[in-house]
Amino acid sequence: MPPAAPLRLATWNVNSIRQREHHVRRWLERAQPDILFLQEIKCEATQFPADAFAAMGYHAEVVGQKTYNGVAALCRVPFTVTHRALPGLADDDAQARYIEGELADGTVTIGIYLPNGNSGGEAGFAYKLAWMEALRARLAALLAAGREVAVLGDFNVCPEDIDLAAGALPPGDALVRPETRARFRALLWLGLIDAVRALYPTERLFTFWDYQAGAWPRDSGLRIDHALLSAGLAERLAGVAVDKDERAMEKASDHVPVVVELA
DNA sequence: ATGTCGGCCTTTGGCCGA
Repeated sequence: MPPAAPLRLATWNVNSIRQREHHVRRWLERAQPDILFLQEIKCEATQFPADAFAAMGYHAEVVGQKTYNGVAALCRVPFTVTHRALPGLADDDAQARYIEGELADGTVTIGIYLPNGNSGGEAGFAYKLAWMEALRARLAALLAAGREVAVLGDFNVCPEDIDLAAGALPPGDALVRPETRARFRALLWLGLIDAVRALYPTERLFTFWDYQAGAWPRDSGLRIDHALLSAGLAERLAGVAVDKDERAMEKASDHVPVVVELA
């Protein structure tokens, strides 16, 4: 087989695309990803500023929803959407949290906005866990079929204690509960590689700083935005970036972009 | 516990979710 073409994949929870359009445009110019997955676009597809991105050479695939959630993919390489909801949830997911597609070489590329799990009491937390189990089943099926898979997005999981600043979350928060972390590990046990941790095994790298309580100036952050790669893609992993500078911008999102570079 | 955001309706302030 000829060597695969280089590929740069990224994820960014923008906390409203209508508030962050200019941030995203500026960042695309600078970072030049092939695909950028967005989360919390907080609008329906008709309100998504697709034309502004098309003018830059990025095609938009949008899974929109009014008010909350919403995901999208901005692509400058062919990306054929195959799923607009996570297969296998007990009921079809009414929330816009999932987009799956294929690249020209058959690589499966998925963008997710995993439920936070802190609202709605125990039912809200149960929804998070069910979502994680359905994701595990979906990825297991793809891997069993021999597919190479990249999953990027806001996982709303701090995998280990190193992934949050002391006191950044109350004990028992859904992002660090043992049940949550166990289900994240279950994704890794499928053979998926946490790309950031693979290249920076011991560094404190945060991707989110709350707007509240001076979290950013105090560097009281979390690592909750992740890129998981199947083994064949991990073999090509040439670099990762967590673009912390974006958090210092005027009217910044509370999350920053995470980028993986495949050779 | 929360000093902040964003979106929406109950609409010029309050609510939810994060």
